[in-house]
Amino acid sequence: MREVRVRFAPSPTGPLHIGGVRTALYNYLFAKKHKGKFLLRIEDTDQTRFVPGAEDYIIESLKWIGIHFDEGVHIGGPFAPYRQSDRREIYHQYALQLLKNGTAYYAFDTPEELDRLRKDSETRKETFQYGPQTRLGLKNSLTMSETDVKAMLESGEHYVIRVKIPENETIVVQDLIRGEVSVDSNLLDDKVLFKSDGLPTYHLANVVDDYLMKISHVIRGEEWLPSAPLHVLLYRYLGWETEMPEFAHLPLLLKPEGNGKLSKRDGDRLGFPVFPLQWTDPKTGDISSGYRETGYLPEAFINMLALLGWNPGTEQEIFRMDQLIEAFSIERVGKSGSKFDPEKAKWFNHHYIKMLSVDHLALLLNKILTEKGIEVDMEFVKKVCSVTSERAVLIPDLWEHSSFFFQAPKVYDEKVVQKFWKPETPALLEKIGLLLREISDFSSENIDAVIKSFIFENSLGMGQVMNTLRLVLVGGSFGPGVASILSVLGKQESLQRIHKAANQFMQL
RNA sequence: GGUCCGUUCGUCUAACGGUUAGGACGCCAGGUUUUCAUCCUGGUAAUAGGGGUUCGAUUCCCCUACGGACUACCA
Repeated sequence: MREVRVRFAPSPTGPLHIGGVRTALYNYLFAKKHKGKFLLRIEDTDQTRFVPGAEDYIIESLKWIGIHFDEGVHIGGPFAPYRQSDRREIYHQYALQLLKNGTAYYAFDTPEELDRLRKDSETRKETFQYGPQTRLGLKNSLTMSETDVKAMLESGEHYVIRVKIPENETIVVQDLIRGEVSVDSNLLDDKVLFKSDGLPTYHLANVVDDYLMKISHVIRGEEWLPSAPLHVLLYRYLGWETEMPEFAHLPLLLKPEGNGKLSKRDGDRLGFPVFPLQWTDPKTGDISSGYRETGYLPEAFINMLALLGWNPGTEQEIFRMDQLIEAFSIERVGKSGSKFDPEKAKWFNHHYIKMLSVDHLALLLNKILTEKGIEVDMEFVKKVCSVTSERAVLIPDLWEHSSFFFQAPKVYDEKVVQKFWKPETPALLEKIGLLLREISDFSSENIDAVIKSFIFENSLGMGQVMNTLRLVLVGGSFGPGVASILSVLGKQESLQRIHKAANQFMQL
């Protein structure tokens, strides 16, 4: 078997969305699984759609999720350059080769002329096709004399080079996911291979580059399936049939609600990110949210994405990247499109946050604290994390569920006050305060024992006492266990909060 | 419209001719609990429809329906 070499080949027309990220991920997993190479090629042959910043965005996104390239625009490699606009001289010679062997031809029809032909067909409820049926009635080197063609070319007239699709042939594409896909050549059209601006179209460029870069497997989105027969034809015409890569067309990612391909606009409309990283549109300034900024861990993100369209055949659902590499196989990629489920994405993240070590969690929380201008001892941050981590679904929840540890409550939740505050409450609090003061080892176990025996001895309600304590410590009815809160807060701060509340309410 | 691809619980999916059609998310109920979560237990819910082939179809074939992609000098 030849060396596995696969590529991720996005065009820099904007941010990569999760469908594209998944394509990159599957390519990466496949490459690593087979000890092969993974490379990043930028397909920017359409300069009209170029978006500044998109290329860097793509690179940063893949770096964030832990995908490393062996070769690519950003790191070079033995087949450089890896940006198609830097390879423009290469493509022309192959177009000329096709011209020479009669599998391509010059065409001089203007865009306006073609537009009119399409519109005319449309009114007759037909589809205009520049192909075997029509090419002999159009302005090209098939219908014009050699001298006329020469004259046109020399006069600097705009031209394109189109592929000459054969008639009455069945073209077969072998697909690793779908099996055999065959198409009648009469239904294909004479696609433009080389544009009048001197750059190739995707069809020519991807075939030439995949061949030159010795790509062994083309793993890409299903939207390319209809043009795969053309690519097969091109390999044949170029004489590279024996070195043609194998194809695998991945099913699409669909919107969570209704149907249709997940698109860049869907995300914030439906309340979840579609992009790995936040993106600011350079033209409009519009901001689209990203998984990273929303508080997802990259490990959770790729785990979720990997299982969207692929499964290991076992009931295992949690995979680290190295486990994904080990378990991945293209045969276990499904054929049908997958609807993206934001709830499941959250579940994965929640799971991964729970798996994180206290040290790691503390680092994440400390970053948020620093942003808020709060500076505290790391040991304290760790303690906080150890009692709050399991209730955090997204990273920002680490703060949302623990802020009262760093800032004493300024106001008390009115509803909770009404429910639990009684005239005798201040006295009760002072009593508990006295008991707490006596505890030498301020551990949550000791605190718990002391409070419980106090409740028992005085025949008080557990809920009444605990909820009141909770109220004065955190300002509402949320957070971890009361004993844990007291222990983490420490004796001094706990007593202060209890006194403050007792005094404040005494005056009411 | 044409071509191609697809179709198992609401969602992601397993079952490569023989299973009480399995798991996960969600949802519901119960348990644990001082709140909210976590956690544990249980429940809910699917083979699009119709024909074949076969002793036997989720699984193989055909038709229909539905969905999607493609149909540019875009990728």
